Amino acid sequence: MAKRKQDDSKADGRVSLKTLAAYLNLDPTTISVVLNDVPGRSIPEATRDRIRKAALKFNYQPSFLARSLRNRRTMTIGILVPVLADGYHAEVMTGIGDRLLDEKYFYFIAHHRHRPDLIEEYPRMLISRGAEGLISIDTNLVHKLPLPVVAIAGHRRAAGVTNVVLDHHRAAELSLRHLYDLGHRTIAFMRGQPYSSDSDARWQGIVEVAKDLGLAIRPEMTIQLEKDLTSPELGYPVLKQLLDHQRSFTAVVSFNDIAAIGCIRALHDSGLRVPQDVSVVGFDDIKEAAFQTPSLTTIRQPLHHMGALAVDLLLQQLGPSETKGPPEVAVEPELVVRESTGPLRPKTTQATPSRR
Amino acid sequence: MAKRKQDDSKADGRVSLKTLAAYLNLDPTTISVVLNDVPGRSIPEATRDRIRKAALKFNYQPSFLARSLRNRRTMTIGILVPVLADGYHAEVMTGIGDRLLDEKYFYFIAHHRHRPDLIEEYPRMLISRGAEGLISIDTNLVHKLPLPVVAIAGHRRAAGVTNVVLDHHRAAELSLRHLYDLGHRTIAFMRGQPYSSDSDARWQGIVEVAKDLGLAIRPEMTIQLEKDLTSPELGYPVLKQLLDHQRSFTAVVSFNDIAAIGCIRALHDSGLRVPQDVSVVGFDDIKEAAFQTPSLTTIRQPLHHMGALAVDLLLQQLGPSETKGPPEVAVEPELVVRESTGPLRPKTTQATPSRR
DNA sequence: GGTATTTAGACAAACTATTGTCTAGAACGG
DNA sequence: CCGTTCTAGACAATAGTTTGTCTAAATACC
Repeated sequence: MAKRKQDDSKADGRVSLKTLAAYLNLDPTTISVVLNDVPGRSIPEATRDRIRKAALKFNYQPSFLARSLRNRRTMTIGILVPVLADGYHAEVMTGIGDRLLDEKYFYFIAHHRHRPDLIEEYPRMLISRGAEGLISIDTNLVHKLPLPVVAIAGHRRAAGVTNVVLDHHRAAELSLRHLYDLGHRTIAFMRGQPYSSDSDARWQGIVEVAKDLGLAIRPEMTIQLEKDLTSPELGYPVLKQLLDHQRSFTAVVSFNDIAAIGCIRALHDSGLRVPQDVSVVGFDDIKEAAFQTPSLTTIRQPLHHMGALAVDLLLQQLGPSETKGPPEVAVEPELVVRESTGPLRPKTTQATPSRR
Repeated sequence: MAKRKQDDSKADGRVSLKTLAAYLNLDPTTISVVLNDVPGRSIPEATRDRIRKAALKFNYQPSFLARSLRNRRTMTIGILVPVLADGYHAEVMTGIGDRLLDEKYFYFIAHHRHRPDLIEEYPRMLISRGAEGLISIDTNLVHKLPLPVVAIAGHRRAAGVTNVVLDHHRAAELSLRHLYDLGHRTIAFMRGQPYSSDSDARWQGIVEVAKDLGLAIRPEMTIQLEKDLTSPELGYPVLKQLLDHQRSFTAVVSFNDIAAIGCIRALHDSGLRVPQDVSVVGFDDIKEAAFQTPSLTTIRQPLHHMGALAVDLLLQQLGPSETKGPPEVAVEPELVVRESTGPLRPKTTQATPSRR
């Protein structure tokens, strides 16, 4: 008969507009209007003060859910990534996170481990969770999505998707020119896994530049990565296997740093010295690269910057202006010369006296 | 005069219960009831079918926001972490993410970079974003929070906080006993940064076990880390400096793997061989540990497991049962022997012939 | 003093989904 | 045939906020 839940069970802590309204003998509207500084409303300063004091006193926090529901803004974006524990991804995510938190956005992360069903499912879930936009890292989205998407290291051109990519031609130029200038002519190449979205572009760059420099890409000296690993184990066995058949190359262009570390270990275990016998160039410049023995010569990707850039490109499309993003934005690689590359030394004759 | 927005601008894609209701000539209630299989409602199978068909046809997805607002369940938890790009944290986060996504939860990550204002601010923001619980990694929360918290590698006992910690006494036992058995008696120790929440417990374990084994902890051979680095640069200069004054130790117990890598480099640069001259023990067993030259002997923390365990402990408290979590759960470390440790060799006399 | 204008807010609707209560009509029993 | 029970769903309220409209009272103007 009598209404239950009068105000006994109201002790759950949270203060809502209604709570405040009852306390102040005002309408919730008025309070909302004051706290949000809505222009064009005539509320005298005295009342405004009273409201602000009360809000402070009760530590009123508007409900994000209710507000988002009403305003259709969640200040949330979704991030799609293959794995979390990987130097490359983590560095990009740091760039994303830094910028996003600065802009008062929060983000959901979903990692799919290259499982097609999850790549299909997670974007939908992120959207239904209220993500206003998506950033995908090293992930090719399958469907067109009804919201802005920025893809880092994605290469599939799609309507509504902005790709943040490295200038892979330039990257190849930097690494091959470096080896070329050191005198290397017989080079082993490594091609990334088919599912890694950067693999093709990176390979394309190498093919083009090799041609320009007159360097041969020999199938029998080309390694095709297949395994889904984020440890140096990625590069170790494949190079070991290559060394069983081929020893005439004087340099290795690795797909990435983590594989390069494995390569160096493989060379070492096969009795070859880096860089005296074989030079190795990595790719990415992950944190570990500088602290290997020998430290790694590599092509640096501005990973942190790429993350921040992706955020900028995305937020631009979320504002009231409804700007469309460009289909592609390229960032520039940088050659970092360390210890794993050195000048070619005549192999057959050991006559040349050592410089040192 | 006439109502605007009749149904012209309704072309925004999203179908709501209301949309469906209008289409089916039913009340939104009925649809909700059917789609959620609410028991005790009499809706004939024919109608149910009609509803389910329509929902499928229009690809109806209930609004998470509205649902969460009503149900007071957001299926979201917040994660507080110092940095993203760090092997230790990333591995723990993978464990958390794996389990959380399995359980249909999503998570916000906020990284605070040890800034006290952010450590203060982010938990509040996460809560106001609807997080039902928090997991903090290597972060000591300042205030008591009005929701369940699980802290990984946090050590401050607090009401409502469950700590997932390593058994640091056991860890110290494993590493010191290992060195002891190899014959080492003069050991340099490294103590973690004051703000790192594991530092004290880890040190305490070492102090206790050293005493049990009769090993001295000499202040002049103790390094205190201060810098906030996640690269081997953390361990390099400090050990270099120690080597300038002290060379009598035969082993180093590093605070973590990343510093250990720096230590090995410092030893190497000072003309000392690892492990022939000095043995080095790391801590954590991050991915890189196995691929150093020499590979690292270390104390493995079950990082992935700790993340998953934290999720279990948290979700347990979120169910309808309202169980309180235990104040502390300990996990067991494991000794991983690799190449960076070896038996003590007499130093002063080089008489002993090399085994190889 | 009477009308026009401004002030200070209230009120209702909307965002979307869920829960509890209620009713019109059909079916049933005696 | 009349009263009871059951069926199939509608209706209202709720979660917490924001936006648009409206009104009673106060002030201003002539």
